[in-house]
Order: sequence, then structure tokens, then C-alpha cells
Amino acid sequence: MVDQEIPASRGIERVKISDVAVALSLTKSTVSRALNGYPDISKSTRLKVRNAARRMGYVPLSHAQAIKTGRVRSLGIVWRVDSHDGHRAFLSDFLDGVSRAVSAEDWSLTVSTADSDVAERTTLSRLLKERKVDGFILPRTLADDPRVEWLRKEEAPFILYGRVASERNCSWFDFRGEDAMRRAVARLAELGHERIGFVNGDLRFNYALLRRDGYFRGLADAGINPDPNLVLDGAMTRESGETATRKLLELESPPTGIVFAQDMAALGAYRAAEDSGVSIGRELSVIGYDGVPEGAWASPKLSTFAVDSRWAGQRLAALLIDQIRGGNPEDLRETGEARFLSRGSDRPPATSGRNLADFINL
Amino acid sequence: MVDQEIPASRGIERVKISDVAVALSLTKSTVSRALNGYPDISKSTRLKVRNAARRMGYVPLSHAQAIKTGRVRSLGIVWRVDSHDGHRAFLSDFLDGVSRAVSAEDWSLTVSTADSDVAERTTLSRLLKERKVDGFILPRTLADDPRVEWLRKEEAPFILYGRVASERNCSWFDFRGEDAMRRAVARLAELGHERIGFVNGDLRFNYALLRRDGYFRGLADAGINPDPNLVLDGAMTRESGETATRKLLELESPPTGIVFAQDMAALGAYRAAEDSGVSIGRELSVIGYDGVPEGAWASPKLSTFAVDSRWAGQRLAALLIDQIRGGNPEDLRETGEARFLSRGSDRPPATSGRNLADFINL
DNA sequence: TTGCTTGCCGAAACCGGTTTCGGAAAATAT
DNA sequence: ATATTTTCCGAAACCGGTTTCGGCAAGCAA
Repeated sequence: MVDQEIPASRGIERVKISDVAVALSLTKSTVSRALNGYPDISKSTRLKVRNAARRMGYVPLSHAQAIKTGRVRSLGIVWRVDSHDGHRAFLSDFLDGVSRAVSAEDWSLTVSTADSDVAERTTLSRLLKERKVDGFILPRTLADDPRVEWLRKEEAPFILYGRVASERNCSWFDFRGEDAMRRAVARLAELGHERIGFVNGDLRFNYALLRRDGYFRGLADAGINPDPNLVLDGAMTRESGETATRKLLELESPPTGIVFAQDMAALGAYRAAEDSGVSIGRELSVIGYDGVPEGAWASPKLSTFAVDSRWAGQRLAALLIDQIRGGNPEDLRETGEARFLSRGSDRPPATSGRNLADFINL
Repeated sequence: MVDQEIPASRGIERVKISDVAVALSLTKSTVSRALNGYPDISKSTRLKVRNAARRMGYVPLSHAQAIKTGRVRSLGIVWRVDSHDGHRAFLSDFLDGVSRAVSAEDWSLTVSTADSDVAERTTLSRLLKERKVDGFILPRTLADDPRVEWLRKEEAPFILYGRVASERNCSWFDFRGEDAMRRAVARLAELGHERIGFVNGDLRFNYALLRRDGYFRGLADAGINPDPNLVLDGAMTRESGETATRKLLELESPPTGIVFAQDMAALGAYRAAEDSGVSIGRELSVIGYDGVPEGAWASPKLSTFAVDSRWAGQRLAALLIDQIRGGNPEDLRETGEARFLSRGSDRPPATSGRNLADFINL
């Protein structure tokens, strides 16, 4: 009582709920219910409280709320840093999308990184046990993703960026890559290509399976017989894309067009083509998927299906918050469409009778 | 609004501190102090408690702790997404570094994005008032950064990625870009260059001022008279780097070597050079700074000073946590050195008598 | 009038931890 | 032996909110 000396220069004392209550001659329970929109508070009181709270600059401590509500109003993401598949190029946009959606609801976003499956699991577990987050956004969905069952067992809300085989009780957002691949094949077929290759990503990821299906459907649509020699997978980097392209170009009858499941691999094709003396957009057409910024700096510019990562992040966060608030997970699913950017790398085949290349400006 | 009511019992009941206490026939206060290493708990009891806690899988709720301690064990970052200065390429590594340091102390990381000064300020304010974080890591330090004074006024701990003019009471981590620029000039001078240009970034950022100083010191070291015509600024993208380079090449006596404060700008030089018919590494030497991955895909590969963003993130987080725990901000400052990657883009000038270019493989 | 809702708010418990305080038992000093 | 300190733990307050419960007063029906 006597030593008032120590209190460090606390400039502005925080306004707490009891301060608001005292200022209005109400109890803190009334203030709390007024701010949280309970129906047993009269309209006039509610308004009075809200105004006073705003005027006094009262903002509840999120952890003080959480202790009773059990909700910290925060989403979690564990970002994998062990793969160089170029998805890191989207991190900034993706986080921006998540952050926007999350901020709009006055929630926040907790980010961690992990460089292995066990590290990821450990981190998910820690965030959950300490209750730093109310739910997770899971990027990089595998065809059969062990995280799904585990989180289900822990009864933790989550949403997938990507779809998954075991559909039960799952939310997701995803771009329909299969549609894009199908359209890519259609596009090349229309231009006159008949031997169309496909360079896929790692087949453990679910999107790779979907995109492969899309490729084959595209061939079927165009009445082209699929040639297994023209299909490769596991290429998610420039290097592996280069290698894959080289393989395809060394075939007895190489493809005149290649569809890539990922831009980074498609960019590897540029170097392979250069080495082989074939020019992209002339002897070899290329269509990618992702819309990485580097594609605009290749020459010719890479034609690709651009994905709006910001939108993905935004929808994922919004859907997950809905789920945490009690929504049925299976109702919280959305897909989006990739946008085709027709640039320089897809042209009629050089051997085609009707060579339109000359009429298209670079 | 009132959220949907949720079944209170999660399948697996959470173990709380009272459970541990009961299991050991102790009180929760004893358990708490034992786990937190208070000295008034006997060694044997402490061990017993720790074992029991581990065995029972007890993990304290971070927000329940926070209500009394006032600490949420979380750091905040507001990432600017309105600039295209290529720093987004490092986001993944940077976050990984922060995440590692933060996880090592059992803290966590809250990330938000902002696309303007006011949005950033609003977000900082919200995170602070809701007490979602205990302190901030501030990227993109300005020469005179208004965030510094504001956070100081709010008495919120923070650390800068970058140094700042008003040194009082600030923590920071930074790479000594000025040293790199100085060495870059020295390197070119040693190779025989005499007209060495400098393309800087936006002068509002403090690093730009420092790097400019480094450039001039490098010239002084080499006994070269600075030529103001050879110095440009404001180039942080490929486009602006291209423009800047074009300007320099159009001078009456153009530089034979250019030092860029940023890799992205340096990569723009490649296109400008191509258009002007001069070849990088021949008629024009180029040295960058940052170490962006794209530099390895240019031809010739871009010589540059690579910065370890992961390390930066790691140190920033560790230093900030120290500060929050009571460390003196002014003691919590570190700098790091950029690593020079000698690749293809810096060579003796073509006009030099001793043209070594032929002896160096591409 | 009386009786019964309904509307509205206060009182108090509660959430799961941390921290202060006081006192019994053990250890040491006198 | 007693007196005094030290060691160690229990009891209870506390942090800042949320939520349950009960009751007073006004409104309405009988």
C-alpha cells in the first residue's frame, strides 16, 4: 500500500471491462452481454455500452475471453519448407488472402514452419494442446493424407487446400486443376498438335492425380490416343522439368506440345529446348499451370493457367471459421477455376500445314 | 453475436493442472510452481511433478497462463504486400527462421499482412490491444521510421530488421549491406573497372542510405573519383532495374560495371543489356545484392551478395524474446555479413588490356 | 384488484492457470 | 533444552473476461 514508487512509467492504463461498467453504473456482466449481443439486454443499454466502449477505447483481451469461451479466435498454418516445388512463390499472396479473411472477422493467424512430416505433426500437436489456435489450414494435400485422420481423432477443426480421397467430414478449397489440364490439351489440339505430352508433379499429391485425369480426358475429347511414353511425373522444379523435357524430346517421335502440371517444371523446358536447338513456341509448344511471376520473364512468355492464391487463402480461412463456429464441414467445400493466360509459348506446331505462327505477334 | 453452441466434451478430456495435483495429492499451486521452477519447491517434489505432468500429457493452456502473467508467448509480424521489391522471395526462408527460434522457446508467431501504412498501423494496434502478441518484428525499416516512435509510446517491445537513425532504445538485426557494396566496388576495381555505376533502391529505406555510403567508400578505397551521373536510385524491380541500366548505358561514357543494391534490379539489367547489344560479363559487369534464386537462372549467372534470410529471422526472434523477458533493447543488436557468390556476371572489362574473360569458364 | 408473463439487469460462479502470504515442520543456532 | 531460522507446501486471492441464475419491475390477462 505504501510503495507506489515502483510502477514503471505505465503511460496509458489499459481500459478493462470493469472500467466501462463503472463509467456507466452497470455491472461487468451487463457490459459483456451488451457487447456480445445477448438478447436479454435492452436496445438502449446495448447502444449506450457500445458507444462508451468505443469512446473509452476498450478492447477485450483475447486470452481473457478465451479462458471461458475456449476459443482464441486464431487459425493455424504449418508451412512445409522442405520441398522446393515452387509453391513458396505463392506464400506471400496466400498469406495475404488468409490474413484478410481472418482480420475481417477479428481473428488472427498463427504460422509455423516444418521441414518433415514428424516436425509438422509435432507442431500441429503443440499448437493444439496449448490451444494457440482453434483450427488448421492444411496446404499440400496428399492423395491419402494422414493429417486428416489424426486431426479428426483429436477433434480439431481443419480445412484442406486441395481435395482428398476420403471425403467424410472434410472441408476444402481447391482449384480445379483437372479442368485446366483438360483445357490445355484441348487448346493444343485445336492449334493442330497431335502428339501432346504431359509432365506431372509428384503423384503422392492429390492434385497430380486429378490433373492427370484432366489430361487424359482432354486427349479423349480431342480423339487422340494416349501414348504412355508421353507422360512423365515427379517434376516440380526447373531442374526436373528440364530433365523430363529432355527425355520427351529424345523420343523417336517427340511431342510437339507439352502440358506441364507446374510452371516451374515448364520453365525447365526452356533450357532443355534451348540445348536441343528447338525453340519454344515454334517446334515445341508449352502450357504450364500455376501462374508464377517468372513465367512472364521467360521468352517467349509462358502460357499458363494462373491460380489466384490470395483468393484461395481467403476462402480457406472464411470456410474454416464457419466450420469452427459450428458449420457442417461437408457443406464447407469450394472449388475455383484457374485463369488461362495465353502468351507466347503455345502455337500451332511448326510441321502443321496451317502455320499460323507468323500471324501471331510475339 | 453468439456463436453456435458446441458439445462441451471433446472426446479426450483435456488434462488440467488440477488433475495433476489430485493425482499427486498436492495442490495446484504447488504443481504450478514446480513446473515453473520456483525455488521454494523441493527438488524431489519438482521431479515428481514434472514426471507426472509428462506422463499424464499435461500442457498448460497458453491463454490461461496469459491471463495472470500478461504474456501470450507470441511474436507478431505485419508483412507488407504492397511493394513488389522482390523481398517476397525471402518470405518463406524468413518465416522459417523466425518460426524455428520461436518454437525453440515454445513461443509462437502471429502473421498479418497489410497493403498500406494505415493498414499496418491498424493491424499493429489491434494485435497489441487484443494482446495477441507480446512484441513485434518490423521488416522494411525506413530511414526515419514512424513505427518506432509509435510503438515506443505504446510501450510495446519490438525489433527492427534493419537499422535506424534514432538509435535510442532500439533493438535490431541487419546485414551490413554497406560492407557488401564496398566490397563489390573493390571487386570490380580489382578486375580493372574504372567506371563503376551504382543502382540503388528506394532512398526512404535505411538500407539504401547505408549501401550508398558503402559504394562511395568503395570508390574512395580504390581511388576512383565518384561520378554523380553513374548513380541512380529507386530501382527495386526488374522493370526499374532495366530502365536504370538503359540510362547508364546511354551515357556518353557508360560504366563498364554496375553495382546493384538489389538482385531484382540487377536482373533487369540483363534485358537492357540484351537490347543494347552488350553482353553481361563481357562489355558490362554486374554485381547484385540479395541472392535471389532467379539469379542462378540468368545467363551468365548473377554474381551477388547472398543474404541468409533464415538466419535473420532466427536472430530477430531470439533477440526480441530476450527483450520481452527483460533484456535491455540497446544490448540486443546484431549484424551479419552477406556472402559473396562469384558467378558469371563480374569479369574484367572488355576494354581492359588484360582480358581474362577467355580463361574463365562460363 | 390479483396472478402470470416478459423484459431487463445484478450477483456470483466460473474458466485454468499464477502468485502472494502464512504457517507447520525441520534444521540450525543459542 | 529452547529460540530462531529455513525449507517447503497449502490456502486463498487474483487475472479479466463470460455465463448461469434469480429476482425486481413493468406489462398483460383475468
